[in-house]
Amino acid sequence: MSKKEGGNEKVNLESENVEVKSEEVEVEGRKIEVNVKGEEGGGGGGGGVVVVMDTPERNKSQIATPISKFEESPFSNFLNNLSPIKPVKAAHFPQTLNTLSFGSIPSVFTSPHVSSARESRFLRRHLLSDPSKPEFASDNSVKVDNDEGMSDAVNSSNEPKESFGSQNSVVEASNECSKLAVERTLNYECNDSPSTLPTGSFRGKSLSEFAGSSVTYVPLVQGMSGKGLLRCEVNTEGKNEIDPNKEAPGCDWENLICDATDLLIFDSPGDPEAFTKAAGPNLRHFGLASNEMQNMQGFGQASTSECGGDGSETEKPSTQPGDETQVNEYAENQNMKPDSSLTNDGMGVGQSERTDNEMVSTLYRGMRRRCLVFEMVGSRRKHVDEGSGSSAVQDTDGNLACNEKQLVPYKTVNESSRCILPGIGLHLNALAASSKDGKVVKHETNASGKQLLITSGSAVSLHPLVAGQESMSKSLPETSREIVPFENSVPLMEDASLAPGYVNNEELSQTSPKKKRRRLEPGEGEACKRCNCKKSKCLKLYCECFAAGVYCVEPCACQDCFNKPIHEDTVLATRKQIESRNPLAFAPKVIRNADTISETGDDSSKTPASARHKRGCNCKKSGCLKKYCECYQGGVGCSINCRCEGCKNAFGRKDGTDGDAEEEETDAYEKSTVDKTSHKNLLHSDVEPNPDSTVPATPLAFRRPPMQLPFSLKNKPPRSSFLSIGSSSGIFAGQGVGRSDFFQPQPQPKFEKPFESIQEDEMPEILQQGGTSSPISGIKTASPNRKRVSPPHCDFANSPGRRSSRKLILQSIPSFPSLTPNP
DNA sequence: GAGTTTGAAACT
DNA sequence: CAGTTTCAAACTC
Repeated sequence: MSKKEGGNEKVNLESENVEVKSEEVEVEGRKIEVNVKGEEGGGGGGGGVVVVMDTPERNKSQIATPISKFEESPFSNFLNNLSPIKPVKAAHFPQTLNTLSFGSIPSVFTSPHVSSARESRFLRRHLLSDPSKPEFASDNSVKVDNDEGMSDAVNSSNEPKESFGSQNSVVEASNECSKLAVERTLNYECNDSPSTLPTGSFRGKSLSEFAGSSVTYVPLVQGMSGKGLLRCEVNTEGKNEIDPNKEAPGCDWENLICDATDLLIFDSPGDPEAFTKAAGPNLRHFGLASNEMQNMQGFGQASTSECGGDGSETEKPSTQPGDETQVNEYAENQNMKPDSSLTNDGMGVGQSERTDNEMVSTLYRGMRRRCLVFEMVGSRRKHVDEGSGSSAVQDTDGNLACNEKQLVPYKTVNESSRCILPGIGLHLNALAASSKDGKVVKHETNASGKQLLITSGSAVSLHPLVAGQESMSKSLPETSREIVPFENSVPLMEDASLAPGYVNNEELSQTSPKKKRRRLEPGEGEACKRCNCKKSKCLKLYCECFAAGVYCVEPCACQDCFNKPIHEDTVLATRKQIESRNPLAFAPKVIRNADTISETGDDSSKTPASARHKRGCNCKKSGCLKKYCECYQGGVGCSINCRCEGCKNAFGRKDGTDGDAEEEETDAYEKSTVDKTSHKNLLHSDVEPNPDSTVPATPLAFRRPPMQLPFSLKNKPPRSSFLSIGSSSGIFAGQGVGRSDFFQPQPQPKFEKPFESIQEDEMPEILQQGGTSSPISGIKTASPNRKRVSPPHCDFANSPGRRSSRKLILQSIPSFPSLTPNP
């Protein structure tokens, strides 16, 4: 790590790539000016920029040489001499790392959105970088390349874009970064169509994306020739991303954000590889860090997956079946990368490309939704840092994902993250679940379940802003929607969040996005909200997607839908109209008392009443015991505002007997469960899970917990457990408000897989309670450990926010370790 | 999967 | 603001 920080930069230059890079480099000034054909520079040690010249194959073998050697190597020295700038980069490295982890944050604060994005970037970087500290060095190199490659990638054909896309944008492009990012997304879409690049090339790109640096590693390690080229490209991309981060301080945060997202994605991928190879043992640390980062950012997912992929490359042989999630991802990644590396070009490429494409599309979609969310983004940067950071990452991830399409494995992760990301705001919701994503997630979730959780969280916050581009909306929407489901119809709002649910949602997602979103994501994809509008054109609040501020996605069965990026103008106009009539129309319907609940940790103890539906319900026949009731759906008790008749809301009756229903439910539940203590735990767990996942940052979670129990226990034991847990984490994040928690129940089923990864912590409780539900089982399968983790929930109750972060960390940690060991 | 129920959203 | 209609989700079978 330190070495990386040192600012070593690796430059992978392909004849073609090099040219471009060289240009880019010049632009930046910092970046390396190296045009070497056939020569590879590896390395990099702590401060020096490493220039990797990839000549096709042979270089790879050379590249394989450890970075440190590289630095020391005469060649590296020569390179260093060539570019005085290098030193700066070296400095950047450290900075980037630091900035990523911390330094950048301040700037982020400057502009809410940006800040969020920045944070996410940071997180991402950390995650990415952390996972493979060695990668940092590589990252640095990557950054350099990226800087150069950035422009190139943008301008260049799709290939570069994909791989580079994410990274490049991050890199330096600084001002251009944002644009690039957008272009990337677009490009990705294009890229999605595999046609543009050969599968192999794609993979290579994807690989490069994975880990920028890692990519370099791969070539070196494996010494692949043909693949090496691709990887080189990838590396360049990765470098770009990294650079951006470093540069971020200098560049506008926004740009940085875009870049960061990309970088993060790439970094993560790269990290793993670099990490595995270079750091080996250290990897875990990074991995942990990366995991955390991912959790924070959501972006991490992509990174993790990528990392996994990298690791796979290094480990190709499937060294680590043990790491379930990562391993699977790796496998996928490997498929992708392998081409570059050696093994299964055909397999990997074909699938990887497809998946990548899907991923990308989903990512884009997420972006779009995010765009919608933008408004919200800023709000919770702070929270995000831990949890939100991940969320932000997710957003970026989404971007990254786009870039990383190639990285199929990432996709799943990314997707999940995306979903989570979407959670950020209403838009986020949209992001959350794209059918595609959901699919991907399913596949990958198993392997990367942990990662997914993390990533999801991270991704949420930032991406929307950065990616935000609507162009991507179509692809994104699907993904985002998956996420949305979590949101369900009723987003919970935090008191803190002011008006628009968007903000709240985003904040929430950011703060605790990881859990919620991820949960959501998984389920979401499938369970996520999908509207079925036939007459409203999805331009009225009848439409859940529209109401959530998200674009309709593929999963939607709506007819004559205008809630699509294509009709953005119409959507916005309609929104304005609706808002003109009711400024809070898009605000979270459920408000949780942030003050009371937020961090008191009372969740379990506090009455659900703490959270209330803004407008109150008007139920007459449902007794507020069905989802018809928005209060119930939102997992909140009825309040004075409600005009309901015969209110039996388990979460709290409007008459003030909030606890009644809950108590009853709890009682029944307790009865069912012999042990009271266990019961409490369950309650806490139930409650906690949601809070953690969904509300870690937001208070809502706390309140919901009580709510959730009812759901899980009485209403929908199986679902409830899942829903509460999964949905809470995922959904909340996505929608921002606590709603997700409650809602989740419904969506949960869908999220099962996703949840598994994400909900681990929460799952346990659920499992205990309703445990039997299929979702749970799925979770178990996904990560048995997670259940174990759940116990912590009790603690979590005290500090929901912490839990979420903790949980994520724990999860993330395990995965990484596995990876490192194998290598 | 089709049909019914329900209550929010939209309209008057 | 109240009443009615429209709408789509939630629910049931």
